[in-house]
Amino acid sequence: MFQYRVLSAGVTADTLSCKVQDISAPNEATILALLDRLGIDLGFARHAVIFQEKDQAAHFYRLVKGTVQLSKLRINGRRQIVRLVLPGDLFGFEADELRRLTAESLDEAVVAQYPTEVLDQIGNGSPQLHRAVMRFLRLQLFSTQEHAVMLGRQTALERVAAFLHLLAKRKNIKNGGVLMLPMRRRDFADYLGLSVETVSRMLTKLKDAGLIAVSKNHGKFVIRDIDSLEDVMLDAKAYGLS
Amino acid sequence: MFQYRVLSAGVTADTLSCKVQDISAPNEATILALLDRLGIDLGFARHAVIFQEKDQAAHFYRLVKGTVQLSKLRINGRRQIVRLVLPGDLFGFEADELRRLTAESLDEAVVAQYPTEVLDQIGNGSPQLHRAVMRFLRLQLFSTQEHAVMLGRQTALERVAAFLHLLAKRKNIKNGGVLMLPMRRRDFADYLGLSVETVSRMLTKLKDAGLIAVSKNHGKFVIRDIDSLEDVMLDAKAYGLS
DNA sequence: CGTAAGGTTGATAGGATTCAATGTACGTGG
DNA sequence: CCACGTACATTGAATCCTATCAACCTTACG
Repeated sequence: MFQYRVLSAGVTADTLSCKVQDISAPNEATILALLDRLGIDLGFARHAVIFQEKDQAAHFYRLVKGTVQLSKLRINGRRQIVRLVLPGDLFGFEADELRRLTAESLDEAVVAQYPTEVLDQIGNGSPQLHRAVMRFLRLQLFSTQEHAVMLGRQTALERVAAFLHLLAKRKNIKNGGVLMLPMRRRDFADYLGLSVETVSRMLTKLKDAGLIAVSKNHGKFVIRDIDSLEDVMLDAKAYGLS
Repeated sequence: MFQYRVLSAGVTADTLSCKVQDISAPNEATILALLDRLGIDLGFARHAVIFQEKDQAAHFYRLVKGTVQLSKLRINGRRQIVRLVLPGDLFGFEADELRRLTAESLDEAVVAQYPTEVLDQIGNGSPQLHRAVMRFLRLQLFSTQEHAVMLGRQTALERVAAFLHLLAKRKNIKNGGVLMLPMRRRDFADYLGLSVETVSRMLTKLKDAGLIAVSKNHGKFVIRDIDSLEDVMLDAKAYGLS
């Protein structure tokens, strides 16, 4: 459908190794070294489905460029996004045989695809690689737990602040910097467990308080005061906003 | 404090291998075979702290008997339980060097303790073990994601129903069977992201609808209609309860 | 039997959703 | 190039759900 092959010329060892620098955690160079040889690069247009719940899971992926979200759809139509995948992240090997999540691109994305067997090969290979993958899974688990705490115990304003804070930190954005976020309000809301309207209201609240600026042009936020953003995220009431 | 050593006589290979049967997923016999030789059994009284946030993480654990909860405490005092550990489950190796969670026993619990180095040894050993641990982590990740969906997108009644349903399934309880749950309402609430009062109200709602019976004796629930419990969990409104 | 800890129930308030209307950017075709 | 339509965002008003506060009840236990 939207899927197309990328000329492998565009994305190769060079591009990858430069990407490796600005990645938060998961990617040990050791994994990449192995993966570089085995992957196929795929390109996806905006809002394309990379895989879906119930699909057979024969591959896992590494995001090379763009943004991808992993979500779950409930029978009554409600959706929860459980993870935001940023460049350099691995994704798509959380399932057994069948996918339990849906992966969609938020913008134009390039994704490296690997057969799941590679994971087993990693195990057979050096224990270093083994430890790297385990570490990645543990970090993944930890951040999902943090997400759960947010969904269970934070107010709407705290969630929005926490989300912006998280991304600003991960992308290493300082005060005055611009946070590019290709998500629509719908995705925003589904990640935070809120309605679009509430997200909108909380964003204007943060804007009015001078902590962020929202660009007319969708998907751009200016981080004005990241420390206050953190204060709000920890306890909106104590900060004086609610 | 509450912690005391258990005479290893009480809990040995026999007890373990019989436990292995009724466990959902994590425990491949292969892991256990290795672990049996390396662990130390510890006993904990009710509501004892096994480890705490910020503690140094030198060990991981397998629950032999009892129930353990893993939680996170926010600065404003709000708590979210992120996982309920049942007999046979591994826990306590999600952290790097410092604990990111607090582990507490809910009832009298026996826990096998292993040095974290064992994990690395597993990697050096057979790839079978390696795959088993990875599988465990992936399943863990999956169930945390499910938990996140619940916290983000389900109503109070749906959460309570889902929780009872989950445990009934895991402990293989049929209609008429008794679900033993040593949790207090406070823990119940903190797992579901609700207040104690709301949990209480939802339980009476389920009781009035005839789906469960709540024993006077704390911590005992009779599952009356597990299928309806599932219906409520999926969509309380559609089922006619709200 | 009396006290303490935990659970239930009621009344009220508050926060988030829902429904509805308006606003704004963007792309298409006249 | 402007008009118009579509998609998405914002704002307002009303409703609903859950939390909070408070009282009362139950169970466990000395």
